[in-house]
Amino acid sequence: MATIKDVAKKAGVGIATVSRVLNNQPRVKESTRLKIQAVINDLGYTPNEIARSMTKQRSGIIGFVVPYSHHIFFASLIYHLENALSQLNYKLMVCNSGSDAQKEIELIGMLKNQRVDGIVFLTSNDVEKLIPKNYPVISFDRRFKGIPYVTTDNYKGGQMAAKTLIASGAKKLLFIGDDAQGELSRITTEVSKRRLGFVDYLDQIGFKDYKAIEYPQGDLFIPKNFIREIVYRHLDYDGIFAISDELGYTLIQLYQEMGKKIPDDVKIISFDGIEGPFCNLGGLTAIQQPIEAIGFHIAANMIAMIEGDSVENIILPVTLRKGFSA
Amino acid sequence: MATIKDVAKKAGVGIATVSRVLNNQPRVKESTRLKIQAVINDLGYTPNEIARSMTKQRSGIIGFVVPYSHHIFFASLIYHLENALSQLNYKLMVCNSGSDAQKEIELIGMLKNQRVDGIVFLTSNDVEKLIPKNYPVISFDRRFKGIPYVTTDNYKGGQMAAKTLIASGAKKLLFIGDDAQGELSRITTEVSKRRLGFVDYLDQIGFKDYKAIEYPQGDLFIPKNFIREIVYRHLDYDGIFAISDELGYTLIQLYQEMGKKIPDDVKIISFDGIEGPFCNLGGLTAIQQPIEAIGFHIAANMIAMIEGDSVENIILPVTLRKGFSA
DNA sequence: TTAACAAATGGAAAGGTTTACATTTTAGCG
DNA sequence: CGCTAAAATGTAAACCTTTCCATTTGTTAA
Repeated sequence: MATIKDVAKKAGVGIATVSRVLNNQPRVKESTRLKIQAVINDLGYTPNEIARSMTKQRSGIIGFVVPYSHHIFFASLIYHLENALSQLNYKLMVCNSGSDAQKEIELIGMLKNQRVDGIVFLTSNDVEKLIPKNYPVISFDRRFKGIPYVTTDNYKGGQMAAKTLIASGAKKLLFIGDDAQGELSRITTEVSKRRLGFVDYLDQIGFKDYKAIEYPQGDLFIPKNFIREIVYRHLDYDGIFAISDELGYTLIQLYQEMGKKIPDDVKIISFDGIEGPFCNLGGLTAIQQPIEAIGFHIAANMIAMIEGDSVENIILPVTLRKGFSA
Repeated sequence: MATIKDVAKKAGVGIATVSRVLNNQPRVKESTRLKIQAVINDLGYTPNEIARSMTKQRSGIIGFVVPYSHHIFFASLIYHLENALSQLNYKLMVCNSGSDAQKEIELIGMLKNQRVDGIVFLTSNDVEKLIPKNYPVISFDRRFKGIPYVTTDNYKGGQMAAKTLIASGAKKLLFIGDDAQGELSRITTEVSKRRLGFVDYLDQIGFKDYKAIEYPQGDLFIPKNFIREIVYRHLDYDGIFAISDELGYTLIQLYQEMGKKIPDDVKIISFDGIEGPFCNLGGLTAIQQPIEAIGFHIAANMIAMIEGDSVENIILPVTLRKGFSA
């Protein structure tokens, strides 16, 4: 491929002048500019971004470590993050950790070697030790000390879920969520606040007849038989708060299999409220996370950090998406 | 950050020797190796992949241009592709085109500038002109002249769909798919072969009572009102072949709203058969694409091309996933 | 002991940019 | 017309590796 040297030689100018033209800098005579541009077109020259990264000490790439990129929530987040970054001329490198601690560590190392300008992560490990001081990093869904985060108001969402179920007439409430394991169990994750908000709200208003149960979380996928078991054991409950859309849809299916009518017999509300191709098919009632906004704010804060600005943590509001199920 | 020079200086050796240690090359005395490794740990040195890319003329990155990365099929494909690439020490850069012709062109240009080692695309434009000769490129779901592709046997899938609906007792068959527009309408895309296979099979066996209709395809999302309209106009049809899982689920929902029983009143079969968190909730009967294998073969062929080997086009088999709906 | 050869190591160029600084050209003005 | 300042342009270093080639060190056998 043609290099800037080839262009300079063919145009009969120095490489600095070509560089100025490429970067739209002033201090180039109009006639020279035109001549150089002509040669550029002629040669089909395009600048080598790797060499640019080399001198600029910037790659223009943001790394994103995620457990499973095809999990519908993450897929949606990745899409919106990529869109937001793309508009700011940044690129996204997506990495799947499979929730594997070792892989997470390797990925962070790989991204550092790759000299990505920043890393967004969503990890089950304490990765903060791996991050050099002052490296632009944003955490989502979990708060590390000293690392800026962007998240949603999971606690408030839990409260809203309780309120909504009661308003729609449920008398006996059940929270079903996944159980944090391993290192995660030591700390309060954002996701676990969904349960806290739910429970706290009910306690506050003196609502006694509720229960919160958790199923073992291996990966992000729903262990359907486990859920079925839970459902059968709680047939008298008529208001269910599912920790995610996936679980919500699974529940709907299970209850329908049993001939229960939703929302007449059982009211169901879930968390995430993802829109898009698949996910609003059932029109589930849900506490909705503003995914597009999350992506936007992660991108904006990340760029700000790269530019050396200090950033605030962001907690985005959730909203109630009214569907048929509660 | 520390550089190889810092390591060399501190270890009292030349940079070439450090480089040999880094790359596990022979010709280094064991004692020197140990000394250098100690300094590397000491300094927390990690090699700069950008500089490596510079000399190696290889970035180790594969670009993937996709219409919408959160479309469930693509999300799944991205996941498996990333996994496959990751095992081969390659990284993935995902780019959304939003099916926008202009954006597609820009993205291909961007990826070329980024000097990605190869590009996978799934585009609605004739992008082959943009690709330099001998640039490693793989097309998915569409066959360009001179560009290797990896795809599934959509035609066969269409035939299987017809066969399956008939076997399950349907008497009046309907294909519903999206209508290729713009540049795409000129050519035969892989997806459009689903209809061809369906229709050809029915013609071959002399089955007369069928119809194939298409709805306008703006983006990848389902225009639900349009589909509802179609359903109301074809209430006498009892066997539906939906071009995608999304459409399949939408149909199930619409029929259920109308009180029709599936599969007693209407049999439905869809294409894709995606597994995972969301997508097998309904247990839809579907012609299933082997997404993991697709990801694997794209990765394998891509690497082969990068290494200079010639590759064969690949058409992967589809299978019938038996669900409740047909 | 030393020649001959193998092993270990270092120096320097190359990869393609950007940019600080130096130099040349141009323009304006007396 | 010549001087000065401004504009335009060019040179070379720097970014961090890898790798070719040259050099040094070590080993073995005569």
